[in-house]
Amino acid sequence: MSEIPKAYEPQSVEDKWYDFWLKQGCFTADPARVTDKRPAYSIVIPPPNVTGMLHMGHVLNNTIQDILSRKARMDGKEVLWLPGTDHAGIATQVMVEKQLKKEEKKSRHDLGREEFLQRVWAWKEKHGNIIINQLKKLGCSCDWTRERFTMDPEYSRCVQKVFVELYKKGLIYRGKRMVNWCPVSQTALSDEEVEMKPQKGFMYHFKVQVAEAPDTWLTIATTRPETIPGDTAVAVNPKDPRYAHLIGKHIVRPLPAELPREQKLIPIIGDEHVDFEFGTGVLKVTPAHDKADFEIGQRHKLAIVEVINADGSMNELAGADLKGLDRFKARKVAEEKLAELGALVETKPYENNVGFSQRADVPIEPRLSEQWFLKYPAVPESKTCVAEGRMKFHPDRWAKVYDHWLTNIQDWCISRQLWWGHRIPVWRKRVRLYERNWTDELLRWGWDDYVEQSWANEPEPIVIRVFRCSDGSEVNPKKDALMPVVRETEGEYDIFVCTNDEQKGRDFEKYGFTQDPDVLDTWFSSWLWPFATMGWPENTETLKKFYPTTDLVTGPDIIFFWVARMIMAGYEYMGELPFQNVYFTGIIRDKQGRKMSKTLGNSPDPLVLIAQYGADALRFGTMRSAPLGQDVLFDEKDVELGRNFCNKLWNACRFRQMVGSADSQIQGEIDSSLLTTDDKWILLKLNEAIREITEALNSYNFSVAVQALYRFFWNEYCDWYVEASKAVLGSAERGNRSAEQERRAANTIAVIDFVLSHTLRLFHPFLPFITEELWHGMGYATDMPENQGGKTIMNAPWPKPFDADFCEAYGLDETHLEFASQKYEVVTLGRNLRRIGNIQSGKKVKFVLKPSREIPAHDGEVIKLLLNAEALDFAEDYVAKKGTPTGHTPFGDLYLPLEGLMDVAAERARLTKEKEKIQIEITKVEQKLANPHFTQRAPAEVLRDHEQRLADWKEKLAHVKMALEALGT
RNA sequence: GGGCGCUUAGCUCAGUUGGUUAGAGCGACUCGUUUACACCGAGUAGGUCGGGGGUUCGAAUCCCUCAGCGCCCACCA
Repeated sequence: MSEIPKAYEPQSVEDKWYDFWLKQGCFTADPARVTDKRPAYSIVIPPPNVTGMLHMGHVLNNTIQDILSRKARMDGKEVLWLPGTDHAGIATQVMVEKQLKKEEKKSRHDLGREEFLQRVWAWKEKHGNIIINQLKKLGCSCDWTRERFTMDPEYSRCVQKVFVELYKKGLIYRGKRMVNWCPVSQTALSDEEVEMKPQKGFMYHFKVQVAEAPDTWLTIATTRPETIPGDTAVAVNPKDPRYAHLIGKHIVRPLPAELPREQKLIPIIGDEHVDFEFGTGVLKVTPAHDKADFEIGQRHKLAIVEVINADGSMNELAGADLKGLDRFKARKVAEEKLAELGALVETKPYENNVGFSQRADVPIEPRLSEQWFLKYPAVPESKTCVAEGRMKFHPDRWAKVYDHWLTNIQDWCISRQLWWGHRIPVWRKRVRLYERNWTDELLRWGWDDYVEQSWANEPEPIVIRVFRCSDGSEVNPKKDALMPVVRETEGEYDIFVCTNDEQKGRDFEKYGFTQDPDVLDTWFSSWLWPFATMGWPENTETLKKFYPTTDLVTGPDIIFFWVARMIMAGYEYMGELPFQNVYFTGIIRDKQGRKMSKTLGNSPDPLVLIAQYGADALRFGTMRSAPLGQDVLFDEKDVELGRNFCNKLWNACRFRQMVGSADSQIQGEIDSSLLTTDDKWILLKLNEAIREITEALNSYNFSVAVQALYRFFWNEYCDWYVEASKAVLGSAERGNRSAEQERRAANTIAVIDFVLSHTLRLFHPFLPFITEELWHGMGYATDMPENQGGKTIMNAPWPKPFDADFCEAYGLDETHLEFASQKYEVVTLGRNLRRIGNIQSGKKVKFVLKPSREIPAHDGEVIKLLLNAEALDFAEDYVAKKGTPTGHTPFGDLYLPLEGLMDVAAERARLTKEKEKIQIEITKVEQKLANPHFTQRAPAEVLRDHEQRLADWKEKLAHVKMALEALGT
């Protein structure tokens, strides 16, 4: 490291060390190495979408995981950070469909399922690695040998297995239900994928005639007049005196206009759900297109009339006027139609919450459709683990949010009408059966094998379910029956069989069964992530040693999607919690507090930032501004700060190389007899920093840790210690030092090496690249055993606070902190005097100190150097000329004698201001001490403090008064 | 409609169980190229801790209340 560049150049350094780490297998976790003395530490990455590009959210999230992983390695743990990607059903499919449309003007249906899926796989092969490589650029120390993808064959088998098991338990069922339908993606969504947004729209009031009482008209309020043709009742609250008497009568539905009156009669029903304060107190009921209305419909056995198609357009039942129109267009036309009919009473602007498809950003259409649902397994532990502290949330307020969701949990719609994903392992055949025993029927199909072997013998029975097609009801006598015996005389039935055995699936197809075309919700695979990535259901070594994982780092936006479900799956399948701690990051926003988005263009590309400032700088800047659990207002300035910081670190090491011996050998042991007060001070400060940073990391306060590092290194080490050390190092030209000076210089360098080698280790989790470069460049690696930092700083032990023996050996006790800070106080005062005297920073001047205590020669040298003074004279009986700038310090009075350069008026103003400040403080303390309530009730300690304070203030006041007098008139 | 969080210097935030003169970084301003670093150094200015009330010898800190901002949950047509 003889020719060290003046500024740190990250690019080549980063690639060099990342390659080194990979080649040396530094990130690879070995379960065999886990012992009592070497405990396991594990994290599974929240798998980014294969379609993904690294954004600032990833940077925040993965930097935290990397810090945790690297710190754990330095703590001597066997670390597994397990990476991978998520197939992200909708997002990926939509992306490939778009590309197909753009490049070949084809839809996925033009290609067919097989061909389309091949295209998606091809796309995945080509682009799926992008985000992985980006994570590598950031320095993530993931065990890439274990990289997983949620559609890997082994992973898919886990998903199928879980599905089949839940199916067997009866927790997965098929049902015709109201679901959240996205008309753009044309698939069902789970409740979690729906986002409520306030929408400006209109409230339409229209009137309808009561058929049995032609003079009576009811006014109905609605935001969706286009659904009127689907209305099959009008509901009022039975307790509502205005309308209760009309229950049982009918109204004439105005639309579709062309229908004869008798076909438009719908009943007035009474239902408690109707709020008579709201609107007009009369509710139109559209069971096919509204969740609440559907439930009313169920209660009153109303007909369900669908008027909207899957793509959001109106169908023929909506009437000639609306048919074929988009639902929003239809809304306007329906309004016009009502107006034409004279039914429209008024239209007024109205704002309400509308559910939006998170993915496609269009309003959800509540739609009745057949889907697969999961009733979550009842796992009591998942409810109690957080409340009872077995699993910790950071910050812990998320525990309440989690708990609330769990208590209001709804069944999960897990089927998606997509092609990209895990296909549902269920086959169906529609049959007509007459008085036939099911067993006979199946035997007739030649399924003897299954009947004889599989069905009769655990553990791989195939569950058969039979549903009546007319109403969808299940007709198995017992859910658990493997050999359902159903004797029905006629009707159509759907037989469902569920298996994760591919061979059996193919066999079913031979007998006319077809596999369900739908795929599973992506999250139905993600919720298995912590153990499916570790080889489950085999009881692998990895699983044995690394499950449950230690920490999970994720955004609070997926607490329900992912975290909560993983907890349930963890308990259900592993019988144990999936992770011990969950750290919820904040959301990254721009510096104005807006969410980052592509449309706003306020989302910086992390790779551009890395190219510009370096990965360490990006990590440092991000972590510095990310307090625990709060949103992060990102500002490129922070990355710049990170770069500056790396540069400071670089140059501090460069300084060490320049003052050290030419062969840049690291110095030997510290000789405690030669330690200066500055040496002791910085060692004590280092000790403080070690405590503080370790404590902050243990409590996940990353920004606190970074700020402590910043303060320690920049202020305490560079600004004070390094500058002070020049008094020893620069006392003579190098090579021209006396033997004594040489010994002292060598000892100072030994202290510098001690501090730097500790500092680099404290920085390593945050700044992996530059610390590795300097660790080797400074020669600290050669000093360590191979597996303790000799090979890489990654495995160097994390610094521990000094023990009592160490402190005693080096004479480190708190009194040195005070002495050195008093010395630095003299320096600060001296620098102030320079300003008062209008002395330019560069100019050498003479200072005089009237000492109030003995000041060792070394410390006098340091003060002189830090003041950039020509000389620092000690004079017990110094009498200053009038107008000499002066100030009082614990070391005595400091003077800056000069000739007529001082701005006397300015100095008088300064001193007067200070005097006033002191007097205010004295008054405050005196008043307090004069208050008998205070003196009687305050603890003795506090009382003593106040008395001491008063004495200190009075002394200061005396000195300021003297200084003012010395200024003359 | 419920629940949670936030409000401290121009900006972003610290401030432990109440107890010295409420801190830091950035920004602003002044001075400075003294061979580690101008991606730097030295220094200066800037706050009645959102408003009001209470508890206490003592409140940025605890309690009540009001206001503003943000997030989550909820079937008000």
